[in-house]
Amino acid sequence: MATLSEENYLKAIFHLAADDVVSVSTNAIARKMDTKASSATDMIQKLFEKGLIDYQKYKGVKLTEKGRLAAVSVIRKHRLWEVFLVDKLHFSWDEVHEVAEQLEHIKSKKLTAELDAFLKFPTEDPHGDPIPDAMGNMPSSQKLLLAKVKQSQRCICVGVKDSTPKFLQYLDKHKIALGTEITVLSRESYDESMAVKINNIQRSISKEVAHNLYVKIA
Amino acid sequence: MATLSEENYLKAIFHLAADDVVSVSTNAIARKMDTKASSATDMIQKLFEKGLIDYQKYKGVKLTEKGRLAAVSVIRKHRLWEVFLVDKLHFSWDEVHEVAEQLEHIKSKKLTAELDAFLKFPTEDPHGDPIPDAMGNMPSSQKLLLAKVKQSQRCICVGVKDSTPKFLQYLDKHKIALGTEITVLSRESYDESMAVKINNIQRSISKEVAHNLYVKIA
DNA sequence: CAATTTTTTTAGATAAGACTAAAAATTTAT
DNA sequence: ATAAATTTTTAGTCTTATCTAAAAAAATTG
Repeated sequence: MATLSEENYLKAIFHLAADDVVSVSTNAIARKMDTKASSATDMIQKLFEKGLIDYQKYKGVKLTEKGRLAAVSVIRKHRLWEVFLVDKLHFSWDEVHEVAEQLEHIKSKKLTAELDAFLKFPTEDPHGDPIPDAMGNMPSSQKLLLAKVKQSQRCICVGVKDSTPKFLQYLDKHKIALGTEITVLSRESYDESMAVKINNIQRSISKEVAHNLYVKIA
Repeated sequence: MATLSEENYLKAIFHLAADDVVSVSTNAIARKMDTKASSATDMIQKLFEKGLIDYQKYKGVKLTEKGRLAAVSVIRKHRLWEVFLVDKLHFSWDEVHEVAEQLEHIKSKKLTAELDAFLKFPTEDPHGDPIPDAMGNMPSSQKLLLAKVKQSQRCICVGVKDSTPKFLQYLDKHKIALGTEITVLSRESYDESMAVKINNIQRSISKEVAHNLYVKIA
């Protein structure tokens, strides 16, 4: 159905539209795909002709239902493979992305379904992101950024916004993993840092970190 | 390093050269790749420029050591994934090929190594073909075609030459699997069929089947 | 061994996906 | 509200891998 390149564009549009609710600009797509605006326009026209996006010149882009299903299918495979790599093949959570980027394009309904079963139907990937089901339904999580947590609340680390190796390695180094309990002791309005208790040790968390760590209230 | 298309050509050349010992013709490559001779010539020139094959106009093609390693690496991945699909994901041996054709191109040293370990370092794929090691060494098997087995010899089914779904399903239907013991009772020179005993039942095996089934002498 | 057939290569074209440069539309700012 | 800046699109080119048609080399055959 969709080529490798088309699948990557659809995924990019889906992720961009998840933050905004509205339509996605050509420049935003080009930035995300690390390519030129003219190349993005080319692909946009192709996706439009295939009925995968709604598009009007100069007005940006939205996924059609068909396009959304295609994007979510790729995301489902990506996240299932990440679980496989971490749970079965000893990958750490900062190593999985690059390989999952390749594996997500393998086309086989049976493979995806059997992998899902083999992994015992996981609902989240190693970064805490929800895994869409076979029908394309994405479980919504009630996660929020650590930066939004009020003083003296206890919460559990459930995911990351920034999943670059650098940030994931920072978390590993400071013994912050999925499931780690964090208690917010106080918030510093000057630099937006926060004092927290992690593993019974008191530490300070910078604005940058607090804005890239998802938690749920305990 | 090599593109997807280049990898497929290298694999084709490797398999063609395994039957012959000598150089592989342009037409043979084109036939195997289901493409035109002119396309094969184009790719041959590209592979030659990359140092993956030896080539002289009109004289056919041979893999260089570099090319052989690239081909064997793809074959190693293909066969490891086949083991994974059959052993872990409930695929039958006639379903694995198409998916393995995609998985074999995933590029990650760590993935291949960890998959190998996860599968407990298998030495054969589900069709009885040997799995090359990480150094590119292909274990040689002492298998031979059932058609070559002498009267009254006992042998064990260890692989297939034709691994199309049609043939594999034929074998399943007649309860012939890897490990099945076959005793050759007599050979019919008229149509080259043979009378055999399988699972204690006497049957007749056609020339076509006997030429596509590998066994080792018990 | 010369003629015919087959194989292989060359030449030129096409489609996908990307690029640069420039034009057109939109948005921002004065 | 007009000028300037930004965004988006168009036009034309490039690369990879393919194709058809035709030319060239090699192999086969009478």
